[in-house]
Amino acid sequence: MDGEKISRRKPRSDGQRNRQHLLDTAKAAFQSGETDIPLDEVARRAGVGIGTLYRHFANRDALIEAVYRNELDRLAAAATQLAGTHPPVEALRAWMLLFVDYIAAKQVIAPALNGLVGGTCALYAASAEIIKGTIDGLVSRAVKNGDIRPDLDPLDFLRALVGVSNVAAAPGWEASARRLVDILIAGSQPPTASQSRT
Amino acid sequence: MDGEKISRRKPRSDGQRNRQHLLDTAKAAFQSGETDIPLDEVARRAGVGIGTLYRHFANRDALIEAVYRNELDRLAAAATQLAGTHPPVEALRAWMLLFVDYIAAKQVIAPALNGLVGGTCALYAASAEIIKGTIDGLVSRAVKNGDIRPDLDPLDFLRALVGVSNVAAAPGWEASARRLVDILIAGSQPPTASQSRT
DNA sequence: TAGATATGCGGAGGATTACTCCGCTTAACA
DNA sequence: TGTTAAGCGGAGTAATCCTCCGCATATCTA
Repeated sequence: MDGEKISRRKPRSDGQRNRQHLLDTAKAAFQSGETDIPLDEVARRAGVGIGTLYRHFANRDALIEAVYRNELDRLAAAATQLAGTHPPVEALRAWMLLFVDYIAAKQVIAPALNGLVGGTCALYAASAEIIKGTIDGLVSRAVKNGDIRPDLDPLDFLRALVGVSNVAAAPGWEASARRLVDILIAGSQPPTASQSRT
Repeated sequence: MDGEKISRRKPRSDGQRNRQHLLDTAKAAFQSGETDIPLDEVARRAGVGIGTLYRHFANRDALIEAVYRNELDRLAAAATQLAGTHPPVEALRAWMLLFVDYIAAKQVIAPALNGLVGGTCALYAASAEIIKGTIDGLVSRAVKNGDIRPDLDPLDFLRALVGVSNVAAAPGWEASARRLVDILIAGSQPPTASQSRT
């Protein structure tokens, strides 16, 4: 059923180059706040025709997704690296802070994550499992180590981070985001010495 | 400079009625997920012409804002009431949970709050101060009572709630939101018996 | 009640944007 | 170097936002 078209030829070099130009142009535009830039304009800035844009990306959403996919994958890769070099709860904390830094540098991620955790729209569906698996691995390792209460859904952390990233435009947001990371970790510790609610 | 036009006549009854019809129609559409419904369609469903819609609401954003304004104001009113009947930290907690319930019932609020805390777009600016004042009052009362660390920005809580509300579409989001409220409160307590992070 | 008039209604239509289609160009292969 | 198909470009179509202006009617005055 899954008719995979096997191409005998190597993909054309100019095609790949144009595709990359389009991605770079769109990413730059989104980062600078031009989120609803006309696609004609994206094509023009990338130095290609509008037809070429639509050849590579079926519609606006497909282009946006392609831009965000790459960023999310890099974030997931960082988590794997952190998990190998830090104790569990530190890895979790470090990744969440990295998350914040990442958003600080490139505010492109927020909508992607929103769609990711929301899960309703088919957009970003491909990366969803990767990121979910990432946070799941970090949290479950911290739980096994006794640093985090076991009754928490790892997705809770992701949801909180998504929230932070969604308000990235506010002036003092970055400090706020760092505080929230610590609050989340502090509030998720098992009730050893302190008294938890109820 | 602020040339306020003083109208001698009472506003026409049909005008007010049509405006309300438009608001109700738009609200219903947004709640049912038709967020990018054409405005022509909104006007049609409301039984008025497109010109009438634009007479009452300058553009799409103005219509959306008008829909959300009312919801936010009601939320702020609830906080005032809670503050008068509950001890500080309980009032904060109750309001945050009410927030969650409110979103559960009507998922209309999320984008409004996003714009509110983000602050960049002029949208929702009018309600921003109201909600900010609301959370500020709740948190500062809890701080004075010694339930919450004093080094937290009240907006942090708002930002976290906005995050929760932005992912309201996911299946298990409601339980997650409640857990997050408790995590936030637990993580915000002053370090009395337990040891806080650095 | 009837006339005057400003407030409000309605929808045609201009401008903008998303997306399609198809003939031409050019990189990959023999 | 010739063949071939992958890829390019932009004119054109459809959908949507928003404006404009003549017509209708609710409110006010007498």
